[in-house]
Parts: sequence; structure tokens; C-alpha cells
Amino acid sequence: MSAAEVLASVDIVALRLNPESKQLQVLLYRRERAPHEGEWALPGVIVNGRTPDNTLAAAADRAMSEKARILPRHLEQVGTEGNAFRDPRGWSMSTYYLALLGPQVEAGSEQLCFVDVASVIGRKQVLPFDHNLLVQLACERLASKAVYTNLPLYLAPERFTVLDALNAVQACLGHPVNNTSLRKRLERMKDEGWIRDTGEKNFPKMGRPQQLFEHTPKAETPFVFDRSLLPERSGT
Amino acid sequence: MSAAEVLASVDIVALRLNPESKQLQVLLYRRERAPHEGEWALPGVIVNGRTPDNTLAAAADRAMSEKARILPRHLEQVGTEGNAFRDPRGWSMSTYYLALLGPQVEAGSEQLCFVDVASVIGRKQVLPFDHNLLVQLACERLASKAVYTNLPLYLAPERFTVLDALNAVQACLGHPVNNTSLRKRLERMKDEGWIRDTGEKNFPKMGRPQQLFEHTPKAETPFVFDRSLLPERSGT
DNA sequence: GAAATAGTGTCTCTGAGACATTATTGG
DNA sequence: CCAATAATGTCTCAGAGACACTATTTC
Repeated sequence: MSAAEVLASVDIVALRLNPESKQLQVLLYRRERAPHEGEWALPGVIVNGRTPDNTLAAAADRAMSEKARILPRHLEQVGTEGNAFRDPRGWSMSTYYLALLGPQVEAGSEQLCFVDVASVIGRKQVLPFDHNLLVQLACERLASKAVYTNLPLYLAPERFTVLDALNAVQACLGHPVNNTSLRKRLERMKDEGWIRDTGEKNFPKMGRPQQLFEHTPKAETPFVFDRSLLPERSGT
Repeated sequence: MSAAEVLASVDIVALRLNPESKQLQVLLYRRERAPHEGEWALPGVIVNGRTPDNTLAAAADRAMSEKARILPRHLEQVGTEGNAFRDPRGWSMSTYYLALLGPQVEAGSEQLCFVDVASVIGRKQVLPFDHNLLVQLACERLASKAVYTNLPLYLAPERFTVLDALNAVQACLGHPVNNTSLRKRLERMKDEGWIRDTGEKNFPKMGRPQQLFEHTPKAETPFVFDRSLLPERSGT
């Protein structure tokens, strides 16, 4: 049996919105074992018949609970990178997941930290293996889904304002989004029972108070809008 | 090294449009080895450090060329199923790809055949492992992309008519599509250089001849439309 | 009351979709 | 000429997007 096998892991790209900068950040875990012991990398677990997981999804859950100690609001498989070069131990594959966290989530441990996604994708922060690439691909998945689903709302506070939602969408897409369009989308989601107006208000330092909404997803699969928020068709 | 490893494979869900019925069909391969020797299953290859592939994508290419002996027009990774139950040999994973073929492609061998996707998804045709599920998930990926991209055109003949394109889109989506909308989409693709009017005509048995177009993709990534062909928002 | 910010209303534009009209073939 | 089918044009509708205007707070 051994001759037919390969090294496999599940890695998590867990994202949150930095409450101050409104930029996307990714959760990193300080590796306890070689290779790359002590370096910051994506949290993940090895999978095989000897680890406790019966499925890949269970392994992803275990990576979140054991390593990250955070229950994500959203978790989906993005893809699998497998090749002969990514791990010094030989041919290996990583099935990587996108996890979305609320902005109030803290690292809360010496083993964990959040770093800006931009610095990871821009290679200013270099991660071991091909983890820079995995972060980039997971963010691309998020961006493409943010165009036509409510996925960004999983990054907003539990009770959110229109501005919170706008910040989340813009962080995912990487470009500014029309305020009116977003309001109409929220209005539609409210009509369909996906968000609720709590009736309460948030009182900023200045200006009119903001309505507080609550995200009440009706299904595992995200809410789908039938038109996109694509920036513009550039004459490619 | 052996204790940390797992059985991994790449499997291909290769689809074509049946030229007569205009229904989606999936390519099957008669298994040469146990388990499930002699049964019809998805074509695939084992991956590990001893097989000749340096990457998963290379393994997918090898599965197409060695087993299916067909060069697909489009090939993309859909996901990875991994668990303790899907293979009698133990914990295993399959990274599965969606491949799109032209309608003129024939099985051309005793080892290969095409069967209707509907009978696979409906479990009238039972495949080994979890291959029924893999076919279903790949078709769902195709359907969701057909809503807002040109992916169905990879299933149409090289020189296609509007009706060919319509049949392809409808087969992917599983519901009827507005003729005017599709025409406008083709018009837009023509303006952007993604399809070309050959100037030639197809002469059916009766009626006005049909313009013949040619698909001339400008990139690996599909053409993206900014509104969907979703059937209607049902009051969920 | 002024500044600041949130929320509403209105208008335009684009593309989906329904449908009528015109065009081009074979019999 | 008629049947059959393709191609074109017209109108409606919904949602993105721009922007003016109104509302509600703090200082």
C-alpha cells in the first residue's frame, strides 16, 4: 500500500476584516514541527487513515478548532495544489479551504497572528511551502463570489451598518462599490428574509445614527444576486 | 514516510453534447485493474512521487491523453473528495476535473463509452467509488458557470449556429433560455473578438440558412457576462 | 445653526426577456 | 405561393450606478 501513497494536508485560509484599516487579514499559525518549524504559515492538518478525520471536511473543521481555535462563519473548499516541489519531503498535496471570520475575532495566543492579505499576496511577507499562492487563490475565489453573492457579509460584524457591509464588499472586491447599489441589494435581502433590521441604532461620533442590521442566512449556500458588481468592461 | 501518506488520484469528468439528443454525456473508461475491474468508471490516474507527473494538472493531462485519448477544449479543477469510505483500499482522495469536448468526439475504442449525464446523476447508471457524485458536482459547476460565462460554447461544434449555442447553454443550465438574450450575448462576444462570423452558412432541410460562427477564445479564463441567465427568483 | 454623516428619491443606462416583423430558403 | 425556419427590431422590466435632496445627530 505504501508505494501508491502521497503526503496530503488540509490548509485553511481564514480571513477577517481588520476593524481599523478595513483591510483583509489572514490568520497564521506558528509551525511546531519541521519543516519550517517556528515559521508563520497557514494553519493545517495532515490527512490520512491514521489521523482522526473520516472526511476532508472533518479535517478542515479540526484544523479550525485545534489550531485556530475559532469557529468560522463560513467554510468552503477552494481547490487542491499538488506537485513534486511544494514540500521538501516530496510529492505532496494541499486541499485548501476559505474560512470567513467576524472582525471581532482576535488571535488570542502566541501561536496565532493576523497579517494583511495584501502583504502576503505582494510577497512582502513570505510564507513557507506555496502558502502565498494558496492565500492568493482563496482571495480570488472570494473576490469572484463577492461579485454576485452575499459572501462579504460573513466578514461584517454580527450587527452591521450599511457602511460595514460596504467596507466588507469593497475589501473583497478590491475596488469601490456604489452605495445605492449596495443599499438596494440589502433591501432585497431584507425582503427575502436574509437580513433583519434590528430597529437599533449605532451612534458614531458625529452625524446621523446608523441602522443596525443582522445577518440571518437562510441556507448554507450564499444568497445569489442576478447582476454583478463588475467594475467595468475594459476593452481587453 | 509511509505512515503519513494517503492514496490519491485524479479523475476526469469529460462531457460532450450528444449531437442527436442535445443532452450532456459523460465519458467512461472500462477499468483494467481491481478494485471494480471491468466496470465503467471515470477515467483517472493515480498520483504520487512514483508516477511521472510533476503536478496535479499534468496528471489530469495524462489522464486525458493516456486513458481518454482526447484533447479537451477546456479543463479545470473542480474540487477534491477525500474520505475513509470511497475506496475499499482505505482512506483516499480524488481531485476531479471538468473537461469539455466538442460534439463530434467519438469514444473510438472498446475501452471508452459515453453515457447520458442524467442517468448517472439519477443513479440509473451506478458507477464505482463515488463517481456518481463527482459527475453531479462537476455538472453543478458547469451549470453555475454557464449562468454568467461562455463555457457552454466549448461544447458546441467548432463552427456553430445560434441554435447550436442555444442547445449547449440549455443543456448546461437544464432549463430553456431566451433566444434574444443569447443572440445579444453572441453579438457582444463578436464585438469583443471572442467569436467570428465565418460568412458561411449552414443549409438545413427547410427554412432560411443559418449563419456559421467560430469560437475564438482570447484567454484561458472564460468570457464573463455581467448579468445572469438565472431562470427566476422563486420565493424560497 | 453649522458640520457631519445616514438615508431617500429620481433619473439614466444596460442587458434580460417577450414578442412582432422581416428575410431567405425548399417544395 | 406557401411552409419552415433564421434573423432583426421594438418594447418592457429590473437592477446597477450617478447624484440631488432630506433627515438626524453632535458641537
